[in-house]
Amino acid sequence: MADECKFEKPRGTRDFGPDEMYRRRLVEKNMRECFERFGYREIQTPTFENLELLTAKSGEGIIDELYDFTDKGGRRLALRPELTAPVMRFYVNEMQRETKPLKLFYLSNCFRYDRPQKGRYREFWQIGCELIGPNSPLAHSEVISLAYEALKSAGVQQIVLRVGSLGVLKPLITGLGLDGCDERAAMRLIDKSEYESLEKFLSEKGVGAADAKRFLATIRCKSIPDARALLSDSIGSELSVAFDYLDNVMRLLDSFGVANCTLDLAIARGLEYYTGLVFEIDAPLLGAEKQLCGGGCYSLVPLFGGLEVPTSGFAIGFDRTIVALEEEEYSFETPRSTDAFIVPVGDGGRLLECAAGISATLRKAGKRVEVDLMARSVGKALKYADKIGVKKAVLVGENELEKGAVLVKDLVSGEQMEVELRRLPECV
RNA sequence: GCCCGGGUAGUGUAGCCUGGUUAGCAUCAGGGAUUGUGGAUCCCUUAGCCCGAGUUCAAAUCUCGGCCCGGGCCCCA
Repeated sequence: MADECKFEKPRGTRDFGPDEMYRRRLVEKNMRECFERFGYREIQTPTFENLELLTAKSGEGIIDELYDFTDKGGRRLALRPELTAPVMRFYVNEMQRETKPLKLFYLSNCFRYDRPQKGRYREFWQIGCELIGPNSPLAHSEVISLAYEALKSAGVQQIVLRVGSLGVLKPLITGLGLDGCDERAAMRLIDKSEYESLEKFLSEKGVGAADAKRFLATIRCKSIPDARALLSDSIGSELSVAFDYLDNVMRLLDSFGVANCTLDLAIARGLEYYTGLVFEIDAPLLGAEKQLCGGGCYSLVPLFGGLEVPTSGFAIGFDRTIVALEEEEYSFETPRSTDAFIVPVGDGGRLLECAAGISATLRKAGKRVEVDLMARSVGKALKYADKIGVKKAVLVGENELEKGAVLVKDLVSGEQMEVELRRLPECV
């Protein structure tokens, strides 16, 4: 290299080479088709939005993790860090009167100013959906089964689905009698499954030992009857309704064919706008960054000035899905190779023009065709064609051209035959 | 933002601890042996110590800072 390259890609971004791009497109295709099987239609929103849209739901604190900037007109903008808020904005702007259910999905890049790790980048892709209108166990269990099936369609084998309910968790926490700030701190510990710290925390905040113990036992229950039994004497109607709802969802999930679904009342999703059902899907193989998907029921539309409407959805980390597939040594199908490799035998006369013309004719016939662009010798050209997996080589030489023909060599069998130019499309 | 490990041709690596030959090997790429016939073999060529400062007669090697990558935290909409 005479000159050293002076530029590197920005931290946390990636270049995708041909092999990797092929794999990503393949996985994209499999997942897109899954969303379409459930009746969802793809949409796209702008890469950047007004900053206030993105801070409206989570406060100014998230600016630290946003790529924000001011444009030449003085507008405060930011690259989107996720897609739920932009999609809801789109809905409020233009789709409120669409027939329901409105089923939308997306696959787009997002940006967060985070410390990069494996499966965690500053530019990353999310595939996900939003369901607008319906509000029922059937609708919500179908959303969860779509998340599960999308990952299965991608080819991921080992995934763990956990379903919880803020309709259950929130009243339970309220029952502890903490103030708002302490509730949030408790939620954080719950979400991280740090039960020892949580127990200590509750004790410090004056929660009675018996109440704390029962709370901890409840959120760790693996079945709804167990949880109900623990709470039997204190279960209010609000909690009871939430449990019934969750129970319905889990039974319907079973009917939708979702295996390995476990109850996890400790899912808090660290997010203010979730309202009821919540769920997460992990790939245990992935270590620290193992969460592939998160979602649930939420409320953003009123915040953006729209008419109240039930909304639910989820987002799958597309890059992590790829990492999971690689960890599982998923065998990606190999790209279809070139049908014909055209070798001008020398460069005399009109050989190059003939080779170009032949390639055009074959491409019009739908063939994948390459012409030797390196002016290789016949021997080198055949060697190269064999290496890249071409099935047929077409040798364009003067001797045959005089008869209006070329030589077609089958690189697998080694057989070679003379073919008239007009019959060539049938022979490759 | 914090802690730990790493960075040598395009790719994978040896060398570093214990400073001192022309930085070795494999693979890939291009060419040739073979100017009209591939898969083998042989030969040739291109190409590297992440960046900067310091210590030293001498730094890939030791020290410090930066950048980037990986593992773990914080966070994770």
